[in-house]
Amino acid sequence: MSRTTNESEDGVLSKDQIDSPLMDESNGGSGNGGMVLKKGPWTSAEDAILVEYVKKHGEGNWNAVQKHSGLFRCGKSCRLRWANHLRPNLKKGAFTPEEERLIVELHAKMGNKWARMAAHLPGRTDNEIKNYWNTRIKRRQRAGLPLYPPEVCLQAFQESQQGQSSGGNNGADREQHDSMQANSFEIPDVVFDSLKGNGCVLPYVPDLPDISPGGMLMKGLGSAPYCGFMPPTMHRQKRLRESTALFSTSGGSFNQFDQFQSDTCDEVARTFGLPFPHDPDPTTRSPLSFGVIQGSHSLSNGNSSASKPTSGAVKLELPSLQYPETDLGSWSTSPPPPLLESIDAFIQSPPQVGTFEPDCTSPRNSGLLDALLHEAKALSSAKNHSSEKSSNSSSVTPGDVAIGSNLNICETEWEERDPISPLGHSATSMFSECTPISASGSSLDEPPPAETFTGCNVKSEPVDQAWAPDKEKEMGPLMDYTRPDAILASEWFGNGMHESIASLLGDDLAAECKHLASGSPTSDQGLGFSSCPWNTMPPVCQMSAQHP
DNA sequence: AACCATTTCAACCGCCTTACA
DNA sequence: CTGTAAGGCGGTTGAAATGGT
Repeated sequence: MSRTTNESEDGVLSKDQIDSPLMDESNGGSGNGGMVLKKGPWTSAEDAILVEYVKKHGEGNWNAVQKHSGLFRCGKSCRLRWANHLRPNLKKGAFTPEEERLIVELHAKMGNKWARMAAHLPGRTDNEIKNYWNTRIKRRQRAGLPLYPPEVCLQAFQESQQGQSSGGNNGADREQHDSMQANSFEIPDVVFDSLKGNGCVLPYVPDLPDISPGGMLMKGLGSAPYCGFMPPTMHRQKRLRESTALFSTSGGSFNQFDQFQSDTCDEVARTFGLPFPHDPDPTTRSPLSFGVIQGSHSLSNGNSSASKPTSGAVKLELPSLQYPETDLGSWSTSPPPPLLESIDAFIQSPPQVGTFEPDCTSPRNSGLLDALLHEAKALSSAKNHSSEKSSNSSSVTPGDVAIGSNLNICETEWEERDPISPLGHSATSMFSECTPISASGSSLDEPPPAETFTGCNVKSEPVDQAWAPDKEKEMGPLMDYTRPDAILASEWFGNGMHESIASLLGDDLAAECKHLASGSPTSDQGLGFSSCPWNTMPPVCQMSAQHP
């Protein structure tokens, strides 16, 4: 409950304890012009006084409460108490499923605008909603579930489409954008601005804590308690995948968005992992796409878009939230979006993943890689690192080959920017975490052994229901397609993207990429996602570059 | 029953915006 | 225009409650 904050907290407590029944001995207060203000839990007596005061004087002018009522509480505290507990028409108790659904939808639209969300939930307070959401986040993180059900994603997408068709950013988008500007998600906002510009909606945009230092994920995962839980390399890969997913979500939104748009709702549905309307066969669902969206989710909840550790040989320590694909069914088996109850149910029995098939051939996905490659090239050229060096990529040395140098550039830039970067540590760590792969001198042809994932706590996570070793067996090869490296190794990538890569990065690098993609059948095992050059070029680079 | 881990939630803090002198 | 106070908001904290072993 309330903290038993004592007077010592501020060190301003008056020595003379005010002799008042309202000033109990356990809870001190803070100085307020010599007046001692109580902190900590409210007593019923205080509540009564506050209620009485409000009855007489109405809400507002909270600082006057203390003066007029003898309540030794600061105005803020009074306001909070009234708003959250004492005001009439407050609805107490658990959220109804309807409310939960509404919260999800509202959060998808608004982000962490609790007060605004509360306005849509009569009788509920922002604090309540916030707590609920944070709890939900944690649950979903643990369950490895996306934060938003596909329905919500789809709805947001459709709304966005409406907005787009009616001319650029609609009011809602703008509103969201503004609110995002107002909070600490500037970086993602930059990205999403571009995405929105292409008509892509990522309902969870406001929640990109994995990138934003102010986000809830960083709060949890970036903080000490999670350090052991989310090793740096895991972070890196997760983020990279998330970043990839982020762009992949907008996949078609880059170059082929028009194409994407024309694909109708089915495509959208598939993109969001919804059951394919015209294809009841669950195997036609697109785990990739869904992973994409989930990856975007993951931006907010720490989920990864990849359903497996990036390297089969390495069981990176991934929190249970790392394998959202495993829960595809939980959202995509549609009807009403499962809320907490369903999440719990999911935890009990995660759905099978093998029911999903890759959608690697979807042109949507090339948008992601195009974008990443574009970034890679841009960054590469910015640092005068010629991609020609990559021709010697069979023995990549740190900072040598374009791929590696891109990585290092990224890192360097981030380290340089870091002091002013809104990303703060997360940005730095993100790239510093990338570094070992290239900096360690490991060749792209020689995917670093598991142990070379410097800084990575290689650890199995048996508790991860979504990713248990036996699950892996059950899932079979299908799972591989949910992996970014599998994407790279896919025929689509090998044949289709090669040209794009060549055009963007030059044939040498492209050859390298293709080699990576098609080279070893063991790429599944050996081609760690991190070893892919594009994976080292998270879109956040662009964020930083673009964001003032 | 005891212990530990996790979850819940009330309350606080700091920042920002707005109103007003 | 500037400074200040009040209100509002989002993030964070930590004790209590709850659940699991």
